[in-house]
Amino acid sequence: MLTKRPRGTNDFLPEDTAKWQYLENMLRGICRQFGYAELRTPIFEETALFLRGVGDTTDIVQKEMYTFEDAGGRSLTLRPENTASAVRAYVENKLFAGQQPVRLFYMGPMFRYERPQAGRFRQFHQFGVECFGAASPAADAEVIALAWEFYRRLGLQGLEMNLNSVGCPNCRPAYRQALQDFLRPHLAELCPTCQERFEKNPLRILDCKNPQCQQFLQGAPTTLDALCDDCREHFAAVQDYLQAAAIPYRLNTKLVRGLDYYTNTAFEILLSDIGAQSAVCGGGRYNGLVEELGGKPAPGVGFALGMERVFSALNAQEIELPAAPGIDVFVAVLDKQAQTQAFQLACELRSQGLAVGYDTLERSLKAQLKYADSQKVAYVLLVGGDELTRGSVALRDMQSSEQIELPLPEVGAVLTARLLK
RNA sequence: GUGGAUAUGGCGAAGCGGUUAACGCACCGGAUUGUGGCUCCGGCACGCAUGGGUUCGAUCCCCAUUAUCCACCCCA
Repeated sequence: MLTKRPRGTNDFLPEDTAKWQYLENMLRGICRQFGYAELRTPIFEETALFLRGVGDTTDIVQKEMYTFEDAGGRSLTLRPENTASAVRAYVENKLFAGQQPVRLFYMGPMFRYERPQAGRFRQFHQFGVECFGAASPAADAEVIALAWEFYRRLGLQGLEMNLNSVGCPNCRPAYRQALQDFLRPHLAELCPTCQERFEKNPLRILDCKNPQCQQFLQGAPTTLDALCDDCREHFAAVQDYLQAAAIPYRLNTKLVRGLDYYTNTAFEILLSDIGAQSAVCGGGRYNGLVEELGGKPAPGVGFALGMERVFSALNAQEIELPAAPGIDVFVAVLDKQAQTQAFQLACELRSQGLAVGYDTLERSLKAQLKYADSQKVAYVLLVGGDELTRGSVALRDMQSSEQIELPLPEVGAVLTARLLK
């Protein structure tokens, strides 16, 4: 069907885009305050980047990627997330050679082939930040604080910050072993996916939703129990920072980012009232990722949040965003002979900085005024008739219905002065 | 990939196996040939997602397809 958009995609119409721009501007402002600058990467990348950067055991790679071959025979993939691209850009553009840390943010469309439902689309939009080159817990706290500040400004209620630490290559092997040992007696009783995870990625079993699996996890060792001294210290410091910033959180030992290059801090912000897809933000530290993607080892930490889910949340909590400003003045044409001069006046006023409406349908004066009224315009200029032969136009105040005659050369100045009030 | 629900004009929403498919909103035009918001009048469905079938006859019954919504999986 030619008039049907692809499944799982959305058209954002003017009334929507006004709200998007408002949020985007808010995010840009926060980023500026935190010292984060925008990074723009391609919408598609070499498929191999995501295989490595996202991880080939993830659902994203296994079943959700939009992969295609271009005319040159390259395998490309529409980005399912932006962290891998950011790391690639950091390495490729040698940002590691400059001043560290490198603080970046991005926003834009991501693509995942999934069945759409509330809060989930095939093309969706993420805002995210990545901080490269800083291993300190202050960097973890900084990105978390940035995300939190956004939700705070929006006035959203009931957000739940979940926090965990998944350790590092020093302490994780022992934990992994301990978890496997703990679960091994029940291996046959775990759900099929968890049985697969058992060898490849046992940490992922922790956040399995299957009640059966959860039952066998009762009393299982946690990553927090197994942290090495460095990781323990790091995690304690992150929490100190969060407390200092008055950011509430709860420890969730089941929260994992299952891949090897994720280290230390993992966090997720949940909101229950936006449907089953309740995660509005997720992130963490990935000290192994830069190296995994072929760069010199460098620490990194970041998060991504889903814009559509933010809108769902605003909607659920009936939080209204300010409407986009309309036009300042509407230029109405009284008679055909005045059309050209009216058009000229509209253009002149625009060049003076005013937002000017003008009828391009050659409708009756009545219809023009009706339209101006529907647009909630404060002033209408009536061009034509006797006034125009005298070199002036009528300025109508739509609120009070008062009308005055103004010489053409004075129109801009008078309007500007009135609109400033 | 699996399951459930739904599918009538721009939007919301009635409707019945059988003459012209309610109504509301929006939109367009008009109501002393230069003026809006209220009121009044008028206009506005290639015909009820698409394709089959049942029937003398279907928008209303059946099947398939597609789409949308929701849920599972998973994630933003």
